[in-house]
Amino acid sequence: MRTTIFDIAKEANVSIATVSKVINNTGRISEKTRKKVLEVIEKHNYTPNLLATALTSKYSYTLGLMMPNLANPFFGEIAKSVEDRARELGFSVIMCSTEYDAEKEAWYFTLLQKKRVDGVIIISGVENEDAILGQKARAGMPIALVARDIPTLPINTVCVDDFLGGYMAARHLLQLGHRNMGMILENIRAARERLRGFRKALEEEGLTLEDRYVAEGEATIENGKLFAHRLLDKKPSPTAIFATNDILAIGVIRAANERNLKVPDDLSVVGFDNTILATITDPPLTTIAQPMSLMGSTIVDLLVQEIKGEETNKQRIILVPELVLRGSTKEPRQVAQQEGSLAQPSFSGG
Amino acid sequence: MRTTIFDIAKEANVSIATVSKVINNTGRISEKTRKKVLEVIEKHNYTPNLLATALTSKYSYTLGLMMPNLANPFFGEIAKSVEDRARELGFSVIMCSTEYDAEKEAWYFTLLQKKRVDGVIIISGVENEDAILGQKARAGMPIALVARDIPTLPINTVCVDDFLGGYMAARHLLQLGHRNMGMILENIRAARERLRGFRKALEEEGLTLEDRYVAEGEATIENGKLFAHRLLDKKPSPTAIFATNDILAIGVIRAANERNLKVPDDLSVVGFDNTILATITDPPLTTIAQPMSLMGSTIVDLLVQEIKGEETNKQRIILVPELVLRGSTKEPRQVAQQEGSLAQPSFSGG
DNA sequence: CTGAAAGCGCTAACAT
DNA sequence: ATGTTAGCGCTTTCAG
Repeated sequence: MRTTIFDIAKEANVSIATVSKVINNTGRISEKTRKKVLEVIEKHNYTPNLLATALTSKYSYTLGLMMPNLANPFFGEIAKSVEDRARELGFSVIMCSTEYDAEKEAWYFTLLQKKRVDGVIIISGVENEDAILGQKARAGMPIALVARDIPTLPINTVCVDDFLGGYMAARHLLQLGHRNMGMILENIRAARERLRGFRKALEEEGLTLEDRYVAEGEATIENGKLFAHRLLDKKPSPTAIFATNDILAIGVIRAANERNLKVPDDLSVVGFDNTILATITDPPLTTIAQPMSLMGSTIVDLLVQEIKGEETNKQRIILVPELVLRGSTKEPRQVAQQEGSLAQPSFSGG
Repeated sequence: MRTTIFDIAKEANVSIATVSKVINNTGRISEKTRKKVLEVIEKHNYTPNLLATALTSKYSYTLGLMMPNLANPFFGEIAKSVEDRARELGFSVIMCSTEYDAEKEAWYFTLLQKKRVDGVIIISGVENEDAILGQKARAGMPIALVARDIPTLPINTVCVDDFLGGYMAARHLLQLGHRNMGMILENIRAARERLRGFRKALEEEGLTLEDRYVAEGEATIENGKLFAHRLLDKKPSPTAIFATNDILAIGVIRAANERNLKVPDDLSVVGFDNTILATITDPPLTTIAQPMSLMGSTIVDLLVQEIKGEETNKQRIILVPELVLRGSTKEPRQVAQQEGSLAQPSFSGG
């Protein structure tokens, strides 16, 4: 049998209450007995059973972290910072890889409830509002969202301004002189916001992004390549492609290589996220950066506040994305040849 | 108050023992009462408290996963497959990012013990044998190691043959005709094994790898670059560099770029791991692949076997690494010019 | 086939 | 300053 608080109490000639108090630094204990108890604990290498503690007290000091795929660097970065901040605040985190599967998400959520985690953080993921985010399903479990904004739900949220991110990508390409662009998006809501922002910027210039220049699907390099080929087959062929994450953007670069199109000379590519991947592609990827680390730590702070009841008002923190210029974007061929004559007019407009 | 097994029992007009039995499918319950109980459970959206279950029964069905850094794709891949296999077997996993910090490792290990996880998996990490791996410190907690072999310890282990991996890297470069090489290694034991294997292959050809052509440090792109510059400054300058992981290898490629050396024409680079990073560098990286996914799932199987007491004999599973040829290696300049005259002799020997 | 009761290891009033 | 005691929510004999 493992040694319990009872064994310690007996050997130290005190009650279990006393032992509990020295362990948790609660109540008033004389220096002498505290020392004695500590000694016995040390001697037996006693480790309190936190399961029992959790059963009795209010908190399990455990958080759940649900994300689509741990092996994806974007989620990895956030997960790392979540774990780190959680540890600082005394919480451990159970990780749940949901593979973009709504059923798995729901199943995991139930499991986390059974394990009595104090709260759960959801990174991105499928559109599964009713199953786990609905008031009823949650059953009072604190939930916080990162990189997945659902404006209609009163839930703590941290994400970037996706609309603005898309807008920025388009502005950048427009300023370079691109007029004919394509876009590849992941099949999640945030990506559609980016599409809206992208379109908005184009419309401000009197341009429209036709649906045939838009492709949507799961975020894999393969898909990025496939979709890029599809877009590049259109006439007229786009001179720039905006992908809603770095993975898809890498696929675009691959497609360009396969067609002997040079990036950025023949095709400009803009990604999203600014994961480590963006720094090592050839050429390195111009991308819209999300502050992943900040997002992770912030969401933990918000969630823990809610758990501790310190702050009952829910917050939606919208961070500003940032355009990171690297080597995958450039003015389009025609413009370069014509000294930017086409691009000029739009600048005068503001 | 949350609804408990007691509430269910009362409403279903049975004892809590009966409810427990239908939940766990144990004992013999009439179809009628089972149905009734299930109904009430459903109605109240009751979720059993697994903390209480764990307190009573033998298992918490939770595993700990300690790794240096979640944001590193190599660990991410393994973590993902660990999580996946664990879920299949009914276990959840608590993740612990230790940042190559021995103290943090020890601290986390204690925490996991307190949370009464059924076992812990350690991926790579610092050399911290006594603190957490020593018989005494473990206190009976099942432990399993991935990507970190400690031959002297009776612990379930899954890793690749690092010596062979290093040997293979060297063989490849030798066959291409390289005679003057450098090596950059991470400061972990596995990397040193790779160094040994690398040296062995060289020695078989009558060559030696001088210490001044070897650099060691933490695995960051920055370090890879720094060390590569250092090695390339030596006279004679190496025509190939073997780095013990993809991250360092990327740094090497960067250094080459900074010096206007073309990879692979002026410098060949071999990495290790075969993470996603290796596929997107420019040029894509020739690397020694570790079967990350297999390693993750296998270690979970081993650990769970030990936990369940099905298999008390510890196993050390040594997987064979694989040379993945991509674009970062090529015969050295002199050899190319001389039609491989230097490389020929070594082939005849077998 | 079902129920009563004794824990699992700990916390938190409430006494002393 | 320390001890008593009643749970926390569940599993598991052991009776019936």
